Amino acid sequence: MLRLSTKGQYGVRAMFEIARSCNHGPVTIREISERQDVSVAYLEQILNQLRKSGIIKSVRGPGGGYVLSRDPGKVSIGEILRELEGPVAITSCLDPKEGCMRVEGCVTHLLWKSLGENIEAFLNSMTLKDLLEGNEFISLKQRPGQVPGNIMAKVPDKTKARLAS
Amino acid sequence: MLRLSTKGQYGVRAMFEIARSCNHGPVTIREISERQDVSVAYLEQILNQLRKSGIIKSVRGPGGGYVLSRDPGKVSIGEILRELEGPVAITSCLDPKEGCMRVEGCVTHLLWKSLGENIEAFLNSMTLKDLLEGNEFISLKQRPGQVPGNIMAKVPDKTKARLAS
DNA sequence: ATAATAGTCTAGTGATTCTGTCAAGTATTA
DNA sequence: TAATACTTGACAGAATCACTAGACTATTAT
Repeated sequence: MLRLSTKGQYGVRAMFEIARSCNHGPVTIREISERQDVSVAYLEQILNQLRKSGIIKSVRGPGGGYVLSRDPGKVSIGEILRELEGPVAITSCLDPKEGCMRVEGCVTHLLWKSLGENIEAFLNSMTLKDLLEGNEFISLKQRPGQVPGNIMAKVPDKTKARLAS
Repeated sequence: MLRLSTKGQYGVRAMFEIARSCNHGPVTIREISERQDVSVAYLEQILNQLRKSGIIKSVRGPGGGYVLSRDPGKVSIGEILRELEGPVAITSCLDPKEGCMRVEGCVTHLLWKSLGENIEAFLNSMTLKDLLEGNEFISLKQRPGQVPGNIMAKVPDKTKARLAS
């Protein structure tokens, strides 16, 4: 239940690659494709959409590629997903594009609304910087009762090493 | 993004109707259909699935219908949805039926996992009783720490006020 | 200039999932 | 035994997903 489309997933992973190289010039689609194992053609679509929203910039010609428009800490996961898939809308009732026919009769309306708002808050609080640092859960520790420990706690050492390089 | 299927939505609304009548004998599918505006045939499928899980019981013959097997306060929304749609699995990576091919390379793995856990905690903390009393959000506020990270932490005050009214 | 590199844009398509319907049952009770 | 009501499995149209294809535009190194 509640699956995120591959488009959104790939988008976040692509943004991670771009953020990762934010001090090393533009990243090409080909590089992202190889590192994240997503087809070039599909990435073209996804990155194009993100570019139009201003979240990334493209540089054409040899040596070109994509770069972040902002600091990784200023780009939330929520923003990326919202751009690619629209706002969280657990029900069509709550989709701004559709609207609700029978709000009053819909007992569960506020339930889904609250769930959606909470999901958005979660996604908005998480940034590319958190992903880069691998500590999104540390940032969540500020909220009492949160999942303890570092997000990288369960990641194998060789992976950490590769990510750090 | 992240829409819940109508099956899950209808399931919760049907359970609401059954819970609502829990002191007035069985509710027929026809009644649920009329009150919640869902076809009888589709409800048959949904309620059958819920019956098999033991969450409701059916009574056959004239005067029959469906009744809750348990107290409304003991039936969580999460349980209903899980029965109808399986566990929350933001990515196929996290679906117990599929499994992850490349856990190590999946930078975002723990991000989605954490989101999923938060959603499940939210849904598990909410029961039919909360829906019946129409104070699902107030009751949530009374249980600090039960939901990891106080899921209401970032919800705007004006929203809380509206929900509480 | 021009070749090579790299992004831009629009369609289209096969597969899958969703959202149900239909029909032929079985069980229970008044 | 008629009426009520649940049970089960098959199936089908519609929508969405997850891409692929192909033609185009822009930039830079030589």
